[in-house]
Amino acid sequence: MEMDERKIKILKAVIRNYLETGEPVGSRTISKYTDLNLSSATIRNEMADLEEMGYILQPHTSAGRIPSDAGYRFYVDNMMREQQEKLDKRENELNKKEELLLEKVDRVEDLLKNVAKTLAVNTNYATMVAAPHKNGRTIKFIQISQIEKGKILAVIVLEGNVIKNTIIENLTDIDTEDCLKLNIMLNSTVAGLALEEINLAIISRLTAQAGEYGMLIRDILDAIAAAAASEDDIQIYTSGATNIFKYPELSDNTKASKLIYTLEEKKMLANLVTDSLDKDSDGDIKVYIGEETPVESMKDCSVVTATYELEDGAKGTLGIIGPKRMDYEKVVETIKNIKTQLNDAFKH
Amino acid sequence: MEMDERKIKILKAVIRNYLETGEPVGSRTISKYTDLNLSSATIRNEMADLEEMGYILQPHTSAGRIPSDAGYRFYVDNMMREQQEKLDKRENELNKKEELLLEKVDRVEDLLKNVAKTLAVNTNYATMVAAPHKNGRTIKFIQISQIEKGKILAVIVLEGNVIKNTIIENLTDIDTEDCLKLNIMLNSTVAGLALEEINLAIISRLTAQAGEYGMLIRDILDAIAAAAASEDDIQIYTSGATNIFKYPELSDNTKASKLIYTLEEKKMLANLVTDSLDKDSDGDIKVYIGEETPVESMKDCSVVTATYELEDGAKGTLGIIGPKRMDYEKVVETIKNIKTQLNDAFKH
DNA sequence: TGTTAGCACTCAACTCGTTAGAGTGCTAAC
DNA sequence: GTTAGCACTCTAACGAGTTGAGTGCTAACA
Repeated sequence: MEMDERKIKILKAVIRNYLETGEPVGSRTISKYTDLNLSSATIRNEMADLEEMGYILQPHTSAGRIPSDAGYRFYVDNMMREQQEKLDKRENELNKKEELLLEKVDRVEDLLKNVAKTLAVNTNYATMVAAPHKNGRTIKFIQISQIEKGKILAVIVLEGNVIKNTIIENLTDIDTEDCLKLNIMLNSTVAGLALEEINLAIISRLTAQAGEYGMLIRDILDAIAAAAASEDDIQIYTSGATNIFKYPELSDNTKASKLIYTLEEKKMLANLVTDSLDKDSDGDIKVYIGEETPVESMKDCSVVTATYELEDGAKGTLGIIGPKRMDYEKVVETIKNIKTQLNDAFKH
Repeated sequence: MEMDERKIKILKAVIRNYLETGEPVGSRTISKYTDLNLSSATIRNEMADLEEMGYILQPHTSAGRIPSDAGYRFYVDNMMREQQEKLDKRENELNKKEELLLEKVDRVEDLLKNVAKTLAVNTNYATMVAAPHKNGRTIKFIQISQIEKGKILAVIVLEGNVIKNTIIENLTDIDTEDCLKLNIMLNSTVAGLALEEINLAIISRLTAQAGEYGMLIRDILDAIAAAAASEDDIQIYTSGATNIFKYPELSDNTKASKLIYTLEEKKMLANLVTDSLDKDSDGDIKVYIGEETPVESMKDCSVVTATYELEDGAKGTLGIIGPKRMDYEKVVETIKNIKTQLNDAFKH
């Protein structure tokens, strides 16, 4: 069967209406509230076709129709294309900048928490923001200093000004001058290298050079390795989990609990992040509908994600999680907006 | 009316039974399953008395009885006293150490997350752990160093080895020697002071001493102030929020959503933390039942908290949040256990 | 050939009355 | 003081009946 103009109009009308009301929508409603001027009977015939084609379905025989995943997919694709066309047409004509929603904050961590919250408040859905992440960051600067007898502070600054620090317990004492020498030695050898590039050869050379401080150097390198590890697991901030309860179709006990559990267990969100980082090569916004999401517990939801990028190339993901019956247009708009703001914020 | 031995036995039986089944318990059940050898009619009379005294209540006329907040209170106080007596009797006789449940971890932050999780898994309730917090921490060590042109890294180590760091944008360049001098100057002036003790007099003296680097010193002091601020809001880790759904009396939509919201908005838990830090002067475990909790959204729950203490005197709180119908004995036992482990962990 | 009116049919949701069962309070007897 | 017995109350579960929204199909219409 073919999809003609009229069918598209009816499908859109069904989806729009369902998004608004959340109730299955019947043929009479469509006949009354569209400019098609067709009777309910004709609409019924068309709807039977649309159902056969898999775009809509009936919860039960004598109910109206609701969109299927495929129906939403069609709607979203259509909508995105139209939006793109609209954008192309007026180019940068007015590109109305919405006022900056994000408070100014100093620390990246706080900024991202803020983004998660702002998104949650604005969209009324659950949100997640993954911190920027980059493989193979290089070491920019290392500094060790003795803060008291037996305790040495090691500070490691990675590319992109990511700071890591540890306190190392050290049995032997170290005087200020030696400390200075060690610092110079460490920096001249390790600075500029990626964490992965520190191999055995480098380690043994450093240890040898350090003489009596060989053990200490080992400890420091261990600390660097630990920094690498803690850099590896992606930090994720979530917000608005309780928004889930606003949507009856998600708020029955088992579904809600699974969803909230996923939001709590941030490791599980990694799927979502990596998935959209992979596919999102064109930097666009991705919409996952129902079964399309890579996370099991979100099969009854839709997920909209976008990636943002730092100057240094590190990429992060942000996204919202809501019911399939979601105001896609508004969400995509909002996410696009926040994404822009975030890119700007990192560019100062 | 007086509370005699028999009434106490019946009250305990009602509560025990209700904790197990979650159903209102009737007179016949009590008559069958206690060693009192009384008929249901007698039990009924006693239960009528207990109801009049406010320890139990009926959801509706023809149902069994459930414990009231006062009933739980009586039960818990009684239980705690008995436990204490038992403990006193056998002194340290066997003091069976349960195996260490906590994985060894390096960073305090991870340790506390771990505690929250372990508690949640072990008790099947929602849990929270507040990071140790101490007012008036003194500064132990400050170090600034230039990591690249125009960017200066400031590291501040507070008492208890709490490390803070910031990157300061600095327009004027600074050579290594001057940097050293500034460090010495800063440390000799500020080290040993509490954050609050840095007053205008000290600031202006430092600024004057620093000469051309006066502005930089100001920036560094600002960074210290920021560190103080970020130290001020208590870090709280939560876990097991979804456990709430396991208890039907809490899992209706509005209640669950409020509770989860509170667990998400960690600031609201501050009440709970400060409250138990205040009252918990004897270092014991506190049980809040229903209306007793200082947090609005937990009026339908019970909360059990304990404080732990670091060597340096900083105190933190841990607690579990569950239904009033909670296995108090097991929970108190578990919390006591974790508390001991935590105290030990910080003592190495 | 596409569109429409009409009609029989289906199904969920609601209402209402009935019943069963658990539990109580009260009274009178032990 | 304790107990058996009985009338009473209230919820939960069940089932029948009703309503209303919506459908599919057919036949007539433009």
